[in-house]
Amino acid sequence: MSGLRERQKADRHRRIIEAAAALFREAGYEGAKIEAIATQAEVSIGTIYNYYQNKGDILGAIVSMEVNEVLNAGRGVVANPPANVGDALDTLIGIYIEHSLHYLSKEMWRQAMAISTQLPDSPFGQAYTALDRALTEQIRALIARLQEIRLVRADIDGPAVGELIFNNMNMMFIEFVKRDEAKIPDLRAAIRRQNRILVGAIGT
Amino acid sequence: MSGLRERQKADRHRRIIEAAAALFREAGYEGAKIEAIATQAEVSIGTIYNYYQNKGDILGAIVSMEVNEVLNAGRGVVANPPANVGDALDTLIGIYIEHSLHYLSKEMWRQAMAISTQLPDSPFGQAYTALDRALTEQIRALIARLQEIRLVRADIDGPAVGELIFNNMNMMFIEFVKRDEAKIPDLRAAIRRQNRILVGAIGT
DNA sequence: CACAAAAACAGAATTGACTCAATTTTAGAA
DNA sequence: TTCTAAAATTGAGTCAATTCTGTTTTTGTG
Repeated sequence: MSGLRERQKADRHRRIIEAAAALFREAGYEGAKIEAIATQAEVSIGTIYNYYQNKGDILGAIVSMEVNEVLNAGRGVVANPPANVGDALDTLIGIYIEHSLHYLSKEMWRQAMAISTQLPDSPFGQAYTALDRALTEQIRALIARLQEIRLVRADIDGPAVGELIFNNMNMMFIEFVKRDEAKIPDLRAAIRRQNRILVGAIGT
Repeated sequence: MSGLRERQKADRHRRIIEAAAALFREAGYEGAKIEAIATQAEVSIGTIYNYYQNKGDILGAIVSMEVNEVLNAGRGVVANPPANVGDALDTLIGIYIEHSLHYLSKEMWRQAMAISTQLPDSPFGQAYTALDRALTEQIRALIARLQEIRLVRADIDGPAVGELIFNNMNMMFIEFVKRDEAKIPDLRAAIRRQNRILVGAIGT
């Protein structure tokens, strides 16, 4: 399964992603022309379209890497959460937010979000929805964990709370990436303030 | 101030919007070519771009009308809310959701949302953000009203609750328009389930 | 009523994402 | 090794949004 063809394919995938990531950062998503990506990756335009259905899917591949890293980092918190509800939520959400601008600029996030709503059935659109769902599930898992250790009341509708927290955080994050001057600490503080209401409602 | 030029301008605006609205509905946003809109509105392509910066702004004008109607309808609920917190929220949110597909198809909503995150500084992007804020303020006004009539505890952080409710609703609405088969009653039920947690936390 | 400046219009030209038919490369059978 | 079919690559061509430049219309003034 590791013939010449397979290796070349993997190599081209990597070269395209690397070229695109560099150009997206330098010139922005719109500014990064497919022709430039092709030249830098040393493939032809047609080859890019053989690997990715459209320009958005290239960005999608980068977003997926970022979010998967975030999900991984979040596992630790779910397994071993801080000993009170507010801190547990803040820690998990903090990981999401602090990680978010590692590989992706705000402009790249804006484009990624836009494409995912514009073309929800494209490969990237579906992948993005799946990532959102995975993040929701992780927050739900945290709530469930907190219920196990009696920090959250057992009679609380955990899945609904988890979704509510994710939706609010996600919307706040969308507004955050829409304003270039918005700062991470302010975003976190605003979300904490909102979550405080829920923490009061669900905590033991 | 009402010379020939002014009248012609207003008339052309109207014709462009009407042509665009019809074509967006018939052919979808992507399917409605600028050339076709120009022909149907009996102006040239150049004139369209004299009136609107880009295709998205035309859609934006239509979205603005829709949301402004919704805001208007919401005022009645805020002035005279049902006598319990859950119903009050459900009624206001119900108005938003039930109205939402009057003039705009899901596909048009998807495009509008996408453009507003993609180009937050374009005329439409800014207008859309302002509309979101107006909706948030209306929900906050409802909470404030409910605090006045003692249905919501006075020590609750009203603005934070309002934003939390709006953000959650908006995110649910985004997911709703992303799936063509999603149904309004299911959307409303899901939001009610989420709000129930908050209602428990803030009600007297 | 003429006329000059300002505003608006028209549509051909440009630009860039994406397609597709022709060509090249690879895998694997004989 | 040689040959053939399948897979992959290529880049010129297509299509539609947007720009640009010359032309026309409107306005206000003498």
